[in-house]
Amino acid sequence: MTETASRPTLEAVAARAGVSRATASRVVNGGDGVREPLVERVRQAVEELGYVPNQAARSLVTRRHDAVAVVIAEPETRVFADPFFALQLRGISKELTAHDSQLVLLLTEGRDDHTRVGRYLAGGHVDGALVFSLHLDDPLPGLVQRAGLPTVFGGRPGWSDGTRDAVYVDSDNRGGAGVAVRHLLGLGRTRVAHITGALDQTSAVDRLDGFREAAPDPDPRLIAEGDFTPGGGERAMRELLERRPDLDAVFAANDLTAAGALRVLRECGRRVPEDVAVVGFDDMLPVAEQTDPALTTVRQPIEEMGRLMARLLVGGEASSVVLPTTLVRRVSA
Amino acid sequence: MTETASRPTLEAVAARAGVSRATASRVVNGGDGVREPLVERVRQAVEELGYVPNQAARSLVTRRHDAVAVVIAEPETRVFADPFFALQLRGISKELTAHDSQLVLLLTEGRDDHTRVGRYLAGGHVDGALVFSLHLDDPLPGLVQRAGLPTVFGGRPGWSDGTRDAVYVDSDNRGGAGVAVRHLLGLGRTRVAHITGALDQTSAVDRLDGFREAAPDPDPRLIAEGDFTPGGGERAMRELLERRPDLDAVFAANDLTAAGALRVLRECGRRVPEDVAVVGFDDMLPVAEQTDPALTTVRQPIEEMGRLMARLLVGGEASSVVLPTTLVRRVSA
DNA sequence: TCGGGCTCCGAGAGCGCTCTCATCCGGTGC
DNA sequence: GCACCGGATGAGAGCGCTCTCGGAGCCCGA
Repeated sequence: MTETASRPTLEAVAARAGVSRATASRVVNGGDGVREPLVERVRQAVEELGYVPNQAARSLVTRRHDAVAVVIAEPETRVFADPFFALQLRGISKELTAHDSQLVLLLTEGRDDHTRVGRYLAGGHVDGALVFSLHLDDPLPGLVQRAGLPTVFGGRPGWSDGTRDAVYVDSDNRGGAGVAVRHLLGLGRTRVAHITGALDQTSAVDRLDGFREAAPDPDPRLIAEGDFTPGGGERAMRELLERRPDLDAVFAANDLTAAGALRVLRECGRRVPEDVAVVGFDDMLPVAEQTDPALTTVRQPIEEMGRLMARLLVGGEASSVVLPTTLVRRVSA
Repeated sequence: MTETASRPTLEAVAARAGVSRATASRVVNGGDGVREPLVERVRQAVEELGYVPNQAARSLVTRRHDAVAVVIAEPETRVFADPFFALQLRGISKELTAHDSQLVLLLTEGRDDHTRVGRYLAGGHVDGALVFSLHLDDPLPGLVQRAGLPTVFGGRPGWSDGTRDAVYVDSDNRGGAGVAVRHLLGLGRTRVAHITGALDQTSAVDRLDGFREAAPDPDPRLIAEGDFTPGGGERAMRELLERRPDLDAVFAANDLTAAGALRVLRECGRRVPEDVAVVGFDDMLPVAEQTDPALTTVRQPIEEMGRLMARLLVGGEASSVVLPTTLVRRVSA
């Protein structure tokens, strides 16, 4: 799988255009300070020979790579069950493309992969890293920071070693949760329950905090732990119905969880939204629009988050951003 | 976003170990032909200095990159609505990791992106390419082949210019469709309908062919065009019910389509599977297991396909592979 | 006419690595 | 004891590019 065809070099282009390698290089890199006739000759030579610069040689001297790593820690299969990352990737890709940067994807599973990723990042292949750190105790953030690369995190990283001043992009999980709860209160509900996400992730913790802050009834029996999956939503919903059969609203940590909850509610004969109002989180379209009834949910701008992460990284910004969320009203609440 | 910290070079390692650069290089690359005491000294120097080889310099001379491009043509948003690519990526990533290769992700949207991708591939950044060509008229396959890179396609590419002898990995769409239809026949159904996928994709065409081959009733009114989305499934299902209200089974081109169809069937008061049996395709777990009733479907080994693509590419194999599908029986048929 | 400042171009030195080749060494066979 | 051989090591030549720097040419004012 070695490259065979020997590509034309700058030298060849220069020769054909009758100029020096230096001039050819200048033209290839924008052509400033080269007079028009020469520019034209070089351009033509490039065209004729089908010259494409050798990136390795270029990187060797410029120490730039025009590439950033996207690190996705993915211990569970779950990650791919929702299109969350895919959407973020898309945003990232768009932004990087606009900056002529490439996207190197590093998926990790398990601890040994971490050292591999650490080595790669330290190896100077990329100009920066975008890291999705899913878990509170994840060693990845620390590892990456130690590699000394500019880094932007997707979602607030947990407070492990040295990530305190990390740059990250997150959505306003806490605020969004508050909006969801207040919306339910506005509908006259008073016994609002919450199904959490996987609590080893900051997003789940923040949403829980937001819920607690806004919830009218602090009864801990109104909170059940989920894991961001439909199955988890089902289990938690059953638990809640058993503990507090009088509940009249549920705020689920994400749309998939809400979908599970809806199924259980229907199964138990509770009408949505009449008996129990349900609000999700994410506004994952293929999910939220397809549930029965269609899901009222807190939208976070997922693709935009990806785009922003990339922009912060290549722009060399130094501050985190928390994007606002909005409530999308459908039928379920 | 330029890299600042100046990393130690091989030269430095050699100096510290008291050997020549050549010997240091030998040790770093496996240590063959170097006597034990020296190997040890070099290893230690590497350790102490935290030396990591500069990949750009290495590529410059070896002309290898230990990286492959994954090209995903994604004109529609749809692609990310199902976890199909995510799963394939996962398989690819695993295999590449095992071969110490990196994964460079190129997402394209629209025609201008194609030239960008073509340039990149021709630019000699990667050792090969894995290409997902979604559409029959896609210029991408031809473009890639012209770049002269070893390439493996995900899914049978359409017969455009020069892709006739392309290497690809696909699942047995035609055969799988046949199995689905025969399963329905085995249940005593005689008026089996089909909702196709987006017919500009070979997978949809092949499934349709398989259906036609096995279907008991060749009435064209039993075939409605979908687009692999739940919405498309709904539309097509309504169409079918109107045209042939007597239908007693539906084979949907994928699980998402089936999910849409199920919704319409329920809405129209048809019981599944009693009145109408439904079979999907993919065995996309979060979808197939969560439908009501749970979906009987044709499973294709998605992650395995990704893995295999990567293996064919790095292994330099020359032949395409079509993986078998299996029927997964649940409730809907 | 001449010097000074400009702009434009080319020569050449590296970036950090690999790999060929010459060198050197100890051991062997005669 | 000597030529020989083979394995271990080092010297050095690039890989293809960028970028500094000096020189060449030009236009201007004096």
